[in-house]
Order: sequence, then C-alpha cells, then structure tokens
Amino acid sequence: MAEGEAPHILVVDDEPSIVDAIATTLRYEGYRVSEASSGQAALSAAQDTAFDLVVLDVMLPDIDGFRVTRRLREDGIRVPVLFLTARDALDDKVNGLTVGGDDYVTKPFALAEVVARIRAILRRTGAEAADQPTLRFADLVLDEDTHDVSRAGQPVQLSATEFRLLRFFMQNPRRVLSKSQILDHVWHYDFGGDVAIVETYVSYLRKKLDRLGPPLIQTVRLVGYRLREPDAQ
Amino acid sequence: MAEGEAPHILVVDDEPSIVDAIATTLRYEGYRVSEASSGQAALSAAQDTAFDLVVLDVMLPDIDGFRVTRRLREDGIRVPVLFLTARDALDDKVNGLTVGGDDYVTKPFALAEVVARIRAILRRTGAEAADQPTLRFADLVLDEDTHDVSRAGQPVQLSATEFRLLRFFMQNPRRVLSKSQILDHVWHYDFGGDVAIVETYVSYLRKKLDRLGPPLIQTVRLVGYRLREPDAQ
DNA sequence: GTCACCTCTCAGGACGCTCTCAGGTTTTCC
DNA sequence: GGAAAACCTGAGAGCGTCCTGAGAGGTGAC
Repeated sequence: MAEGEAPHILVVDDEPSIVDAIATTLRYEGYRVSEASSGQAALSAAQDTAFDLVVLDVMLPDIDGFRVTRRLREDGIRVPVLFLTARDALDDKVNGLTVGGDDYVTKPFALAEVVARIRAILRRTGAEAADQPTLRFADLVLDEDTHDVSRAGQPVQLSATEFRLLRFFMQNPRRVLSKSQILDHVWHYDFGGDVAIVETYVSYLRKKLDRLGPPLIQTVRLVGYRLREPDAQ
Repeated sequence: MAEGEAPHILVVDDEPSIVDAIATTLRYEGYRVSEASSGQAALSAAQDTAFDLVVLDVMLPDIDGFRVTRRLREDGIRVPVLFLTARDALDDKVNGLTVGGDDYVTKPFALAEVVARIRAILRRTGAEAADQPTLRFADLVLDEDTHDVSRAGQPVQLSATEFRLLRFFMQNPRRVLSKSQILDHVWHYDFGGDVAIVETYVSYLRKKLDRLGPPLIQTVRLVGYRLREPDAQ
C-alpha cells in the first residue's frame, strides 16, 4: 500500500445487495474499495491490483472462495482474506484458514462485525495505522481483540450482541445514534424485527454497566441514544 | 462538485407538493436543485449529472428508491442518498437505510429536519465546506451531532420540537421569522393545528433559556420572532 | 438428552411530549 | 381612557415513546 493512502479492499460476493452494503460502509469508513461479483472477476482484479485485503464470499457461482484464495497464493499473492460463509457451511476448512492471518464471519452478519474484523486484520498486517484495539470512554474500557470489557476496573460480562452494541456506542461517543442506525450496524442484515429490540438491549447494557457507576447511556427521546459522561448534566 | 460552487441536489418524489416544498427550501438555502418525479427520471438525471446528494422517496410508482440506489451504485455512481419513507413502512422490515453515508427521514417530516440531515451528509462527504456541526449565537451553543444545547456553559434540556425550533432560530440569526414560516419549517408538513403552537413553544424555549441570561428571542409584533443579541437594544 | 445461555417478542405501566385551551398581560388604535 | 387585537403562559388531556420483566424458541456445550 502506498504510504499515507487508505487501505484498498476488494469486496467479492454474487449478491449485489451484500457487496453494496459492505462496500458502502467501508467507503464511509475511509477505505478505497473495489467490487467483484464472481470468482473469476475477483482473480483478475487481485492479480491486477495489490489489495490490502479481500472480503470473499465462500459460495460463488463459478470458482469458490477457497479456490480463489489458493490460486492467488499460487501466484505469490498473499493478500489477507476475510471470508463470508453460511453458518451451516462452517467446517474445518474455514477454521483452518484463520490460522494464516485470515478470518471469517458467518452470514447473516452485522456490518459492525465485518468492519471490526477488517480493522483487526489490517492492524495485524500493518496496513492500517496501529490505532489501539482498546476503546475508552469515561471509566469504560473495551478491548476489541480480547473482547474484554470493564468499568471502573471491574470486569463486565457481555453477550455477543451486547458487545457489538457497546462497541458501536464507544466508536461514536457522545453522538446521538438513532435506533435504526444502531439496528443497521449492530444487527444482522436480515433481521426483520422491530427497532424495539434496541431498547431491550440498551436496557440489558444499562443493567450491567450502571451497577458499577452512574448512568452512561442516555435516552434522547424521539431521537435515539447516546453515550455520555456521567458528570455532564 | 466544481470547486466553490454550491452543492447540487436531486429531489425525487412522485408527489409534486413534496418535491416543491423541499426544492424551494433547498434553493433558498443556497443549493442548486434538480427535480424528478419517478425512479426512471431519477436514474437518467443522476446518470447525466454528478449530484452531490439525492433526496429519494422510497415509494415511487415505477422503480422504488432502493432499486434506484442499487442501479446507481452498479453504474459506479456513489452519490449519498437521503431516503424519504412512510413511518409505518419502517416497521415493515425496511432496514439498511442508514448504512454508509446514507440517512433517512420519515414522512410526514419537518423541512428543518430534512435540511439538517442534508447538511450533516454533505458535511461528512466534504461536499459542503466543513462548517461545524455546532451552531453558536451569543452565549448559546447547539451541537447537531450530540443534541447538546447549552447557554453560558450551562446545559439546557430540550424536547425534540424545542430543539428543532431553536436550531431554526440559530440557523437564521437576527432574521425575523414569521410564525407560519416557523410552522412550515419546524413542524411536520401535515400539522393541522394553529400557528398559536409556535407561541407556546417560544414560551417554552424562553423559560428554559432566559433562566441563564438576558432574553434572546425577541417578539416582533405582527411579524414574528427573531434571535437577537441581548446587548443590542 | 439436558442444561445454560442467548436472542427476540410481547405486554403492562410509567412518564414525557405535543398540543389545546383559557385566562391574563401587553400593545395598538381610536 | 377604553376596546380590540396580539401575545404570553399555566394547566391539563391524550397520546406516544420508552423501560423492563417474563417467557418462548433456538443454539451450543457437555
């Protein structure tokens, strides 16, 4: 990657809506993004351009994701890969691949999860400025690598969804986040339910966090929620 | 967007009155505006011209807003979109609207809300001079991202409507705003009540703001209200 | 298979917000 | 000075939003 330039990512999936969602999110996050909708197209693109990372669907109509990866490696291209795979297709094949610096997320995924994994990979490969894996806000600490969360030094046990939600809040401290915004980033893309689920999970988070100090998540009625310093009125 | 030129916005809705209201407001705000009344027309327009933003109704008679967006993205046109959607359609599993730089407002909306969202998007994409998300007037500070309002350093708690009203005042400092003007911008367009509601809300604002300093909202009898420096007679 | 945990739905209840209304105050005009 | 109009503001009804507990269903661990 050229010095000072944003990492360049190739997104590959045969479903346009998925490519679109990921690509749009990544561009918004400041990455340069290219798209492909088949294994063949992915191969050509990756042979032409030196990407910093490839987001690669395992199930592609022509050449599956593993084959694409193997061919790239045969050509000496060692770009790290984030695989997208169906939950039930989870087998040793995928697990084995995470050893080499690659990673995977299962469909349907939450966009926040994809972004987090990409960040982690780029951090390891050095393509991204080594910004810290720990987020801090007031007396809250969240470690993206270890998934450890603590408040005022006390460890807090969170479920996967609670963790994604809190991470999203901590990535956007003080900013008011609407429930739909939260839903779009924190929940799986095919979630068909109501935004009321966000209320429920905010309630869960509050119960676990506010046991250790003053309230941190403030409701902004008719607008959304925000993370806020306790002392600020 | 050409350097120094005002951002160019495409407004798409099949209801002429809505296109008209938004377009007129945006022109008044200094934007260049084009209009379309169908998905097909929107596509052609966006393929011809490089808009900085598209305001796009989700429910269009021919091609719905999502499809329009998808097709644009397929053509490599990555213009950010502000979706207009019916409130009840929101529960109808319409998520993914806030992914990337996109956003949405629900019908019936307040024009002030549309303008605020547009500002926020253009600020993020850099199409608009990076003017701050915080509005200031005298010792008043209003932050659009965090929804924080304070006067003389003291935080002020405002309801959603009070917030929109104060924001409208602060966007038009010193200018006299008529009650109907205020009603048209700050209240939802299908509000059927009386302009007296504006008096009530100005009263609410005064009660909350003038506790912390000299009066800021001046009544201009038979004309309207204006935000005014306290020292100026 | 059993158990624990997680996700999500649902419903009751509390509370805040919006809006209306009416009585009081100020201003204008004759 | 008096009347009419404009404006201010307190009170309160109705409604919607939000919170939270309970529980069903699913999933993974053992």
